[in-house]
Amino acid sequence: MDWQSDANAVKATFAPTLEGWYERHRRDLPWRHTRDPYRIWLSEVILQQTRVAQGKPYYERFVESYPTVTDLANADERELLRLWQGLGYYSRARNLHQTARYITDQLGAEFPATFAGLLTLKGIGVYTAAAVASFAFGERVPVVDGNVYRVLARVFGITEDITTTGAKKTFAKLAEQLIQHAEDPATYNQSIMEFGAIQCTPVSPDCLLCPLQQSCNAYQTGRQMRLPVKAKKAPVRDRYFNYLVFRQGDRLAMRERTDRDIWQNLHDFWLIETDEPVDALTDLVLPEEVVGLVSQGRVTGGAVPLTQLLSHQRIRGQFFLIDMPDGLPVALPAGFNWHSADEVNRLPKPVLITTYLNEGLG
DNA sequence: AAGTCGGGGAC
DNA sequence: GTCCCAGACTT
Repeated sequence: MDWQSDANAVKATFAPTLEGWYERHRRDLPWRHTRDPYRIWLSEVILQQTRVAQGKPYYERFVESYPTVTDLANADERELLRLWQGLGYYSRARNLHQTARYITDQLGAEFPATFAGLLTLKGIGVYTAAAVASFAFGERVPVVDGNVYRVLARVFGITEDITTTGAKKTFAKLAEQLIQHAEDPATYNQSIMEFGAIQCTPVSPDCLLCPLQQSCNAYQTGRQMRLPVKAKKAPVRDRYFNYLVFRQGDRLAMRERTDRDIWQNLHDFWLIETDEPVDALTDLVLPEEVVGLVSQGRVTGGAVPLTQLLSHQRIRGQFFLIDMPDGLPVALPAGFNWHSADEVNRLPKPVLITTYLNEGLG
């Protein structure tokens, strides 16, 4: 059997296997006792980026307080938000209310009965539209949530980074193929998410008792823990840039940045970078090259703090202005030059420096 | 494509 | 501490 037909064989048995697994392992959850699109929609919105255990009591309280979409539409906004309190992502609650009013007022309290129709509603994206369309109306459209990414990446050995647009298309296309083999779309969608939540978990999946063990690419290649691939978003690093701004008349001491770092070829001042914030000039350890300059000069004003946010760094700038005596020439460290105000204007500079020149410089 | 929105549980 | 959760929306 060649690779192509082998992969197709796995695809064909995937949905029935999960549907069988689901029958034996499904949890008894309140939203699984209804096909009311309102209650299913409510549960899906509550469960967006939220664990079942956390969302369940909220769902029960909402159903109790607002049994129908019209009840929700007529709800007091503040009372609704109070019920939502502690769930996070509060725009979900506001969109919920807005959409309930829209359905009640504009659609005669009837939910759109198709994936495409549901997708037009505020707060309903691709996942939730698929969930409601399949669970409430039986439409054969696949849900693709965090569980599905994980299960599919492992079983089919997909190594694409799931945070990219290309990967999302890959998974959506595969999910679309897989659901064609399902006996019941709603049950299949429930089963793959339940499977991801209970069996094919992010850490220490239960591969030894897994019905897909034989056909799972990740298990067969020992890569369960490596899949799915998900790019870590680079943490925002704090950097403290303490600038000594030497001024003589209208001239400023600047240099071109040439290090392998941000702002290459742009011009800035004498920089002392620290790992921690510094309040005063006296807290800075001055390098030998500038000790003499600082002692000759006069510190003007206090520290000027300015922050610039970059993609992966937060630059906390702190500017200390030091006026040098007029008349006699002042020698600068290597790489630095005196620049007149006009020259400074024309030099390419980081936004942080320009902001300081415009707003912070006395 | 990247940023923003949250609280909580598992490790 | 990190990661992730039945994602959607804005820029």
